[in-house]
Amino acid sequence: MDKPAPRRVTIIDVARHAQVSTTAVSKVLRNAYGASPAMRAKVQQAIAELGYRPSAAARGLRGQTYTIGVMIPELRNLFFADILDGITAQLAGTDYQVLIAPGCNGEKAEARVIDAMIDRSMDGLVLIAPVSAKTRLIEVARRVPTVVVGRHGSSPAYDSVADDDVAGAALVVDHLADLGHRRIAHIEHHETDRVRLAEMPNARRADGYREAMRRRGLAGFIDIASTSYTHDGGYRGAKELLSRAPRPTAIFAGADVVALGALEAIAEAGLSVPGDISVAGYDNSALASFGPISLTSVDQDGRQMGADAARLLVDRIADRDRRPVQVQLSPTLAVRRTTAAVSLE
Amino acid sequence: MDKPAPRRVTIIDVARHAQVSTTAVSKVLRNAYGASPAMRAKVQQAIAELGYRPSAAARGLRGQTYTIGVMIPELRNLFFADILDGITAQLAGTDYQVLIAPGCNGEKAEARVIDAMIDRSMDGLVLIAPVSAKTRLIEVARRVPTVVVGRHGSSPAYDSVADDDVAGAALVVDHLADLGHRRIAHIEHHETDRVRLAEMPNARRADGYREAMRRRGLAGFIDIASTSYTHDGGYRGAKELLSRAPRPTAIFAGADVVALGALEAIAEAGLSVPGDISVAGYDNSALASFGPISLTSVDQDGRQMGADAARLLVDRIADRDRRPVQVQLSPTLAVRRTTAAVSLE
DNA sequence: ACGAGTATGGAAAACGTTGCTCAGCATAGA
DNA sequence: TCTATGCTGAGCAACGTTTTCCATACTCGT
Repeated sequence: MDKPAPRRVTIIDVARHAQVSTTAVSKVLRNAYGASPAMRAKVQQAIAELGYRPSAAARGLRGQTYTIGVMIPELRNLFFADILDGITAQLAGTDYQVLIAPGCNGEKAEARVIDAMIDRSMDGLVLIAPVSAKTRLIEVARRVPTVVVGRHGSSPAYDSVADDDVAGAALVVDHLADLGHRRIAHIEHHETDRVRLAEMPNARRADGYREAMRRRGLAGFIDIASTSYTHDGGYRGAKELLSRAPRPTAIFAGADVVALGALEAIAEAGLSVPGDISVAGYDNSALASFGPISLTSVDQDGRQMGADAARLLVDRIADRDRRPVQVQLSPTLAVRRTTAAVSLE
Repeated sequence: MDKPAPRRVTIIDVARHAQVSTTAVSKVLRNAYGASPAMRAKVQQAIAELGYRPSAAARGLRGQTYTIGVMIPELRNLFFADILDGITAQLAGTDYQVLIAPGCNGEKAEARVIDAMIDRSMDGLVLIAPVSAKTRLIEVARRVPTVVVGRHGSSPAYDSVADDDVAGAALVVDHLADLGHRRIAHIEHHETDRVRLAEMPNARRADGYREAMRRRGLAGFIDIASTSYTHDGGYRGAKELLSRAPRPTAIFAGADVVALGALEAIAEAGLSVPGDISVAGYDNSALASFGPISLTSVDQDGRQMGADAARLLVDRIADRDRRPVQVQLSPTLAVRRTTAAVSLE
C-alpha cells in the first residue's frame, strides 16, 4: 500500500512545473488581468498534469472561498428542496459551491449556524425563512452578502425574495367561496413577536385570509385555530375546528404539512374529504401532487424563488453597496381533489 | 448608519486585550496543554468582551476546520433526513459543525462535490449511499477520514455503516408469505456495474428477495421489474408487473418512494390496496407512517445509522490509522395497512 | 532614434491561525 | 549552595493563497 498522504499539490508546485511565478498561476486561476494567452495555456497544462486543486482555506484567508451557505430550517420540508434546486441550478456553471447548514429550528440554533457560516468566511448567505430578530439579520448582512428568502419587509442591508402570501391566501378563499363555501376556517402558526407578525409568511397568510373573507362578505365566518406549522399542529388545529358547532365546511391550512395533519384528524373523525369538508394547503410540495393525496394547494414556485435568490446574491457579492432589491412572486393555485363544492344540507 | 465592516476581531486583538501572547490564546481556544487556570480565565474574558470568533479559514490552513461534510445524494429522500438527525445529534456538544453538500446524483456530480469538500479541508466526510467506484472511495478516504453509509463491502481505508438489506428483504417476503401470498413480485433499481452489484443496497435487497423466495419454496414465483428507485420507477415497474397474467398478489418495492409510485399505478388500474394487491416499501420514511398512506415498510433506523457514522468518524479523526470498522444494523418491519392476507380467488 | 505609453510577469507582504523551540523561573534533590 | 526538573508562557516560522506594487520589454508615433 502506498503512502497515505502524499502532500498536497500547491500553487508553488504548479509554478515550478510551468516555469512561471506563483503570481502568474494565481492570475490564471482567477481569470485575472495580466496573463498572456501563451502563459495561460502553459499554466493550465501544468494544473492538469499535476491535478492541482486550490485550497479553499488559503483562499478564504485572503480573498473569496467560492462558497455559498444556505440555511434551511427544516430538511423535511420538501418545499425548501425546491428552493435549493433553484439555487443550485442558477449557480451551476459558476465557481460557487453550495453548502447547506441544517437543523436550525429556534432562534438560538439559528444564530449558531449563521455564525458557523460566517466563521467559515463564506462569500454569501441565503437565509430561508429565518426567525432571528431583524436587527440580527441586518448585522449579519453587514458582515457578509445576504439574501433572505420567505420573509417580508425590506431592509437597507439585504435583498429579499418572497411570495405574495396575502394574494396566496386570497386565492384559496376565493376558490372555496366560489365553490359555495362560507364557513371557511384557517389553521395558522401561532406568532407573538411584533416584528415577525409583520414579516413572517405565516402571519401574512392569516392576514390575507381575514382580508379575503371580509372582501367576500364572509367576515362573520372568520374562524382561526392557532397552532403551529407542523403535522401535529395541523392535527390539533383540525380537531379543534371540527369540535365547533356548526363545524366549518372547508379548512385552509397554512402549509401542506399542516393540511396533512388536518386530513388525518378529519379521517379519524369519520368525515370524508372533500364530501364532508374541503381542505387546502400552501406550498404545493411534492406531497400535495402525490396521487392518493391530491391536495389543493397554493404553488409558490420554489425553484424560481431559489434562482432569484442566487442571482441577487451573486450580484451583491459583485457589488456590496448595491441598492437592496425586494422580489415578490405571485403564487398560483393548484386545484386538486381535496376541494369541492359545498354539499347541500 | 455605521461602518459596514469594522474589521474582524483576531486572535491578536484578544491577546493584546488580555495582555498575553497569541500562543496563550490559541492554547485556551483548543483546550491545549500548558495554560494555567488564571490565564485561561483572563483569556476567556477577553474573548467574551471582544466577541471574538476564530476564523475557520486560518485554522484550516494550519490544522482542523472543525467541519464535517455530509454528502446527501437526494434531499427529497426523507430517510436521509433521519440519518442526518442522527449525525447532528451525536455531534451536538462537540465543536464540530455539520455542512451538507447537496444534489450529487450521478458519479460525476458526486466527484465534484467530494472534491469541493476536500478543497475546503473538512476534518471528516460522511458519504451517504455513494455511487462512485470503490477505488475512488479509497482514494478519498486516504486523504481525509471518511465513513461510508449505506453501502456494503469493507475497505481498509474507511469505516462503514449499513443496514442488513438481505435480512430486510427477507422480513418482507416472510411477512407476505405468512399472509398466504405466493406471487410476490419485486421492483428493483437497475444496476449494471459489477462492484455496485455486490455493494449497493438495492442489489442486496434484490438478492435478499430472491433468496427468501427460494427459502420459502417460492422460487417459481420470483418476478422482478427492473426500473429505478424513484416515484416514476415505481409507477412504471408496477404497470409492468400488473400487465402479467396472472398478476402478482403482492409487490415488494425496494424503497418507499418506489412503493408510492406503485400505489399510483395500482389505483390507476382500478385495483384496491390491500384488497386486490398488497404493497410494501423499504426505509419507513415519514411518508410511510402518514395515516392516509400507511405503508408497510422496512425500518432501518436512520437515526441510529447516523449516530454510528458520526461516532466512527470522530474516532477516526482522533486516530487515522485505526482499524476500519463495519457496522451492520438489523432492520425491523413496520406492518401497516397496505399489506393483508391474500384474497381467496 | 527617442520618449511615452502599454502589455507582461515577478517579488514580497499580507491574511489569522497553530506548533515548534526556547527562555525564564520556581521548586526539589543532592 | 548548586544543579536538575517541570511548568508557563513567548517568539517565530510555517500553512497556501491573493494582491499590491514594481521592473522589465515591447509598440508606436514623432
